[in-house]
Amino acid sequence: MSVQPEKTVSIGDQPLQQFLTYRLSRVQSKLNAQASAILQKQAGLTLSRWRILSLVGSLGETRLSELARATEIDKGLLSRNLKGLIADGLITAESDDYDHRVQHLRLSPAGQKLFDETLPKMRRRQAILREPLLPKELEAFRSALEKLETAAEWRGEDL
Amino acid sequence: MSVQPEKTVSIGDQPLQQFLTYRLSRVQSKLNAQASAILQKQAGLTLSRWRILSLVGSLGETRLSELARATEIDKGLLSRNLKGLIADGLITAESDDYDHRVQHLRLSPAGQKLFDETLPKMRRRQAILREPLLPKELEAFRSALEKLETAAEWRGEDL
DNA sequence: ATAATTTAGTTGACCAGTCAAATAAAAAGT
DNA sequence: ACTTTTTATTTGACTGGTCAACTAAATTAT
Repeated sequence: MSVQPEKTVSIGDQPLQQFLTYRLSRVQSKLNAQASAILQKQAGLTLSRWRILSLVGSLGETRLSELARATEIDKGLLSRNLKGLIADGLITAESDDYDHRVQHLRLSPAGQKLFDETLPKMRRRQAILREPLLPKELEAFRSALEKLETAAEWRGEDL
Repeated sequence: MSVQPEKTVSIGDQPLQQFLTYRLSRVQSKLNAQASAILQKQAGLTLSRWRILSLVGSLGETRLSELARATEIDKGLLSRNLKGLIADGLITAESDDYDHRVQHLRLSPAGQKLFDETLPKMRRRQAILREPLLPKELEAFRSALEKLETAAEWRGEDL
C-alpha cells in the first residue's frame, strides 16, 4: 500500500505558498500572536495598547492627533485604547488651558514603570528575532521591506 | 524663524520605527490593503475569498478540513467564506455518498473562469512587487522570513 | 462680528477574524 | 451491540480594527 504524497498547493510552476505576500502575512500573523502573548503575560497589555504606551513613553508628552499623524494608527482606535490606558491609570490626560479640545498625554508613574520594565523585554525579543539573521540578510530584509512598502503604493491601475 | 524638527519617535538609540516587527506589520498592512482593493475591483472578491477560491482552484477538489490543515486558516472563517462563495455560485459543494459529513468542493465553471482571469493579474502583481528587489535581496528576504517564522515559534519563556 | 473651514477627539455601525461550543456522523474500543 | 473517541462542519459570542458621522472648539475669511 503506497503512502499518499502530501498534496502540494501550487499554481502551475509557482507554489501558492511562495507568493511572497502569502509568506509575509503568515509570518506577520505569527509574530503578532507571539507579541500579543508575551505582552499579555509580561505586562497585561494588548499589542495596540503597548504600542501606544510606548509611543507616549518615547515622545514624553503628546496628544492624540500627534500620535495619529506620527503613526498612521486610526484615530478611533487611538481614542478607545487611550481611554482604557487612562482608566487603568497608565496614562494621564490633562486638558489644555488654552485649547479646550486637546488633551496632553503622558505616562503616569505606573505607566512609566510598566514601560521601563517592558521595553527591555521587548528589546530582547527583537534581538532574539534578529539573532538568526545574518547581517546581510538583515540588511537585505530592511531594504526589501522598504521597497515593498513603496511598491504597495501602486493602486493596480494597469492590470 | 526656525523650523521645528520632526519629532523622531525613538527609544534610546533604537528608533521605534525600526523595530522590525513594526516595519513588517506596517508593510504587511499596506500590501493587504492593496491586494484587497485590487481584488475588489478586478474580481469582486475579498482577500480571504480569493485565497480560498485559489486554493480550491489549485487543489482541484477538496474539502473544508483539508483546506484547514493545508493552510492554517481558521475553520470558522473557511466555513463562512465558503458559504458565500457557494452562494455566489463560484464553488460547488457536493456531499459525499458514504461519509455524510463531508462536502466535496470544487470550482464551478464561473469560479474557474474567475480564477483563470484573476490568477494572472495576481501573478503580475507579485512580479511588480518583486521587480524592485535585487535577486540577492529577494533571496535574503525569503530566507529571513523563514528564520523569522521559526523564531516566532518561541513562546517567550525566559524573558 | 459672523459665517465657513479646519482641527481635536469621540462615538456608532460595521466587518473580519479567532475561539470555543454545538451538532452530527463515522470509527475505534470493550 | 453500545459506549467512547475522533473527525467534519457550523454556529455564536467576542475582539480588534476601519470608516464615517458627529460634537465641540479654534482659526480663517468676508
